[in-house]
Amino acid sequence: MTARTSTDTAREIPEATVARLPVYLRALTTLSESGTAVCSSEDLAAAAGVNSAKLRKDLSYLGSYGTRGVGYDVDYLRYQIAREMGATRDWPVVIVGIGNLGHALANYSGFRSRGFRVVALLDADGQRHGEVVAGVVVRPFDDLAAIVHEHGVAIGVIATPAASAQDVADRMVESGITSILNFAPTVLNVGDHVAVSKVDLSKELQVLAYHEQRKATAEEAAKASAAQEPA
Amino acid sequence: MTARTSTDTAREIPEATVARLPVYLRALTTLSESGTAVCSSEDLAAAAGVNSAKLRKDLSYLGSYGTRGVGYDVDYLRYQIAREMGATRDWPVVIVGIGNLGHALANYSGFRSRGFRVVALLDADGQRHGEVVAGVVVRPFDDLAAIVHEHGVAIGVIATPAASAQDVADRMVESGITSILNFAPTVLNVGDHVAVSKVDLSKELQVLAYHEQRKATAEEAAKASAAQEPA
DNA sequence: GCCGTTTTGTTCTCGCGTTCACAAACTCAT
DNA sequence: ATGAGTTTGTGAACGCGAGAACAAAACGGC
Ligand SMILES: NC(=O)c1ccc[n+]([C@@H]2O[C@H](COP(=O)([O-])OP(=O)(O)OC[C@H]3O[C@@H](n4cnc5c(N)ncnc54)[C@H](O)[C@@H]3O)[C@@H](O)[C@H]2O)c1
Ligand SMILES: NC(=O)c1ccc[n+]([C@@H]2O[C@H](COP(=O)([O-])OP(=O)(O)OC[C@H]3O[C@@H](n4cnc5c(N)ncnc54)[C@H](O)[C@@H]3O)[C@@H](O)[C@H]2O)c1
Repeated sequence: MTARTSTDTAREIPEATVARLPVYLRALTTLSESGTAVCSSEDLAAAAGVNSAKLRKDLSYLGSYGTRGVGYDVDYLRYQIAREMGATRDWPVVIVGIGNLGHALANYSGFRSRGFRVVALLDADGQRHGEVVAGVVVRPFDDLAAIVHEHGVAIGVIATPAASAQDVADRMVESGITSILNFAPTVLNVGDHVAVSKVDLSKELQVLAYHEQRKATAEEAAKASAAQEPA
Repeated sequence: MTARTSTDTAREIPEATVARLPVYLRALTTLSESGTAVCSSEDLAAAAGVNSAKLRKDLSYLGSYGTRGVGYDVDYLRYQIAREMGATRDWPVVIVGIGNLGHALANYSGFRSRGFRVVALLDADGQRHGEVVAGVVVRPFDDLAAIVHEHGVAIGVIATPAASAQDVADRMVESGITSILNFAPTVLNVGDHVAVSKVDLSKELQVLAYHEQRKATAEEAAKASAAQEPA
């Protein structure tokens, strides 16, 4: 017998699909807020900016939550995706490095509304201690272990300069954090059991610049060859 | 005759490779600063956090800049990658939406050091006009077209709420911007000739939360099955 | 000048992800 | 009830990227 358990989270969902589920979630929320009760895969795909076949295949990994000939019940599907993603529960988060970026992150309401609760803001700089950002007080970095233990924090955010990032990551892992979102432009070395997600803003700009440059040189090449062989 | 032009930028570089070149660039800079003159693909791959075979293949798309039996000249390779990426020239950039995130971006020195020059900060809110952030004054959003024209801006950054993002993008495209970095959690509809890169911070956290959730349920399942069949 | 050593550049294979295309399943009108 | 019209869920084909493996090239010692 190969019957699934009641919670039914055993299936392997491809990584590429997991990365898109938050986008679908957001699109469904928008649709729901605009009063749409049911939508087709075509509609949702358009809202999420993907191919409808891809959307249907992605959703099929979660289960069969649509109705053929009709479409998907927006709220029902939204709940199913949220449950699968772990978005139905609250995730305590600590942010380390309350500089420019740390302030912005602490003030960002979008985290809260998606189930992430900032339980602590930590900084190594004593000057910053005691400052209140978005209702949370900045505390010494050394309080990390105690806070992680107290709140059962699994997710940590690093917004320190690159030079400190590896140290901070080590301390986070020591304290029991198993998922890290890293904004510092450094490769972090951590154990296999720790998940690291890196966001590199400069990288994104550099990729855009590359394509701009390519466009420019391509145009130039076209012009040159047009000038050379207008035979 | 299929001889290449002198600038030799005609080759198609895979998108996955382009996304890694900035990482190599950063790793090379770090190596150079630490006084390393020559490095092997193994060394550089370790610094960049990738497989050495992948690194060599990536570099091979740019040309043959290494020496067999020796390795790569750090500064030479760095220059070659920088040239290919368009990082040797200056890219004027405008940031629209000077709220929490916009402030952090404007203050970020990492953009400047990688060849991106913030030529203007724009906001629709009159209250913010005149404020000086990182030496640049915040101006009305309506100045966009004039600024783009004056400085030849190709790249725009959107840091407004999601509700305004599409409008801002439309105005950017109208003004002549052809590459957009979007921080608002919305899908932007733009013409094919415009490149859009989206950074979605909540998404990253949600993916981490998913894996945390999976780890938790997997452990539970293992415990349950261990309890059921300790035969 | 030749041989062993090192390390690059490239070829080959495999697996994942995307997309097409269609059968199955559902609704609605008659 | 039945058939026409929709829309989902999925099997199959395809293309791209990752990684292993190796041949070609450079260096150094003798
Ligand atoms: N500001 C941006 O928009 C932006 C954009 C892209 C990337 N980043 C990256 O994000 C990181 C932070 O950028 P920022 O502009 O906020 O820098 P910042 O200098 O304003 O802030 C860094 C903060 O980290 C604290 N810190 C330093 N070492 C620490 C340690 N060991 N433990 C705890 N706290 C420590 C500092 O006291 C400071 O408050 C950097 O790595 C930067 O490259 C920032
Ligand atoms: N703050 C963060 O750390 C963070 C994290 C992730 C995503 N984001 C996203 O980044 C965006 C900005 O976030 P924020 O926290 O800085 O918001 P914010 O409200 O602090 O700032 C938004 C700014 O945009 C301006 N604005 C609004 N409409 C505009 C328009 N049509 N033209 C020009 N300017 C306009 C507002 O006046 C305001 O100054 C949001 O979409 C948010 O979802 C922010």
